[in-house]
Amino acid sequence: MARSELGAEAYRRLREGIIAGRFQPNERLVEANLSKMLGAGRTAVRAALVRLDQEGLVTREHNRGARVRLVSDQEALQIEEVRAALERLLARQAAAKATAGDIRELRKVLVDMRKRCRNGDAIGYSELNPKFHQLIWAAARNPTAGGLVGTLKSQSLRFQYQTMLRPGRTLRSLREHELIFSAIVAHDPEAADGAMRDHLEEVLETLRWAIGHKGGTPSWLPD
Amino acid sequence: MARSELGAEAYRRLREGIIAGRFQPNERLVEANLSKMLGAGRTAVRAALVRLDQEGLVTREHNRGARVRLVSDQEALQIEEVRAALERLLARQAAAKATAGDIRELRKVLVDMRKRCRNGDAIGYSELNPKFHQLIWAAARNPTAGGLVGTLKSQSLRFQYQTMLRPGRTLRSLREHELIFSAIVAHDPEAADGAMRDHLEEVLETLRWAIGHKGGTPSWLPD
DNA sequence: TCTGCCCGGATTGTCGACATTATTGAGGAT
DNA sequence: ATCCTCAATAATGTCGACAATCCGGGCAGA
Repeated sequence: MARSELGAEAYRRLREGIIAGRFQPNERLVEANLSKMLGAGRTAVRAALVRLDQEGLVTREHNRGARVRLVSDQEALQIEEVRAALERLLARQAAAKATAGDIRELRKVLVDMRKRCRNGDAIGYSELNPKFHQLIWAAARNPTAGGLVGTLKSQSLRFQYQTMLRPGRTLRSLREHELIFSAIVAHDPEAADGAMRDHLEEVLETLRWAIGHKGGTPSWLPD
Repeated sequence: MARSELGAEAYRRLREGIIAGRFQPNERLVEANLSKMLGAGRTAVRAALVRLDQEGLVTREHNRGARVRLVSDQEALQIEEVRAALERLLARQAAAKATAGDIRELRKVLVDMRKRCRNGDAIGYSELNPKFHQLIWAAARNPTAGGLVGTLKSQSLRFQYQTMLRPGRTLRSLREHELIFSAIVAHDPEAADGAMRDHLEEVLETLRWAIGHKGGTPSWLPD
């Protein structure tokens, strides 16, 4: 029966709703409302909120309920810095452990990226971007680091929705991805580390700039 | 009344019990038992278990309850690798942002470490070790990364209890700590990064060796 | 003896109700 | 008009009970 996964279902739906932006940042998440909305008991909703709190997607204050976590600019920068450090590690390990299958998958995504970049399809390109990185995480075979970057990414996903593609940036991004790919193919961990560092340093620099001159919404680049 | 923090209290006590090793790895954590043991209702225990699951201290299977998570050698290695990457980032940021007060605190711990090292008090030295690192985390002013290394450390703490001080290693460890400290004092992020890398690479190498020749309990060095 | 089925105990998943606590707004005193 | 008190309201924290599920032992049949 569906009851066997009611709690997990509530968690998934709530999480998805938050990430998709269906709840405003700092919006109160009243357990009774969510209970009716999700069709699950208050206990299940509560458990979901606890999990999401540990994940950093909501904040809970004692006797004051839960709200959608609002990540400040500073926090967003910290998150990206951590994510960069972890992705460097993952790139390094991917270069060391990647199998022929991993490389084949990566190549497939990369040729798609090339195609869309050539066609000027910046949106399609940025949609392919996470796929590429996820393949690297998979190739690294380090679930610990992989899970962490996953949660970090979900925390900062709200920002990515206001992504702005700077003209010409997408071509450079493609070059950077190709460098990372080359290093992994060559099984050269050091080179993969460096390439990923350069790639993400670009993003970080832009984000730092956007925060410094914080003019309204911090719009930044895709990885 | 104490009831206002009963859930948090249950969580803390349970967590502390697991970290301290009062529960065997892979031991079943029956909610009813813990409920009586901790004097809290089953709901609170449940919430605590959910949090600990997200933290990686226990594993929960649907309809099969919770157990103390057993971290395999491989996972322990992965955890340490991730921790190393994060500590490098924190050392770098600490070097960039450390205040005079931060440095004073660090120096205080370091002179204590020198003293105990000179007296051959290896145990006292290894007790001071976490303090040193925690001060670096504080100086970096990056709660995101700081929290993560905290949870990672708690996951691998079980191993640290079986810590073995290799003779002569403690002196070298002291040297490495002094290098890190120097870099932070000089506000040289690059040097701090490198010093922390060298410091933790030592630990990682030893751990890899211990796992490769896994003779019984993997005993390894303190950071 | 071995295999497969079934049943009973044990444990988790879920729910609604009650106690506790924060918040809000009205009303009165200065 | 401003501030304080305090009661009404809304939401959370907590609990015990019931249903669903899993695990192990016993039993029939080959």
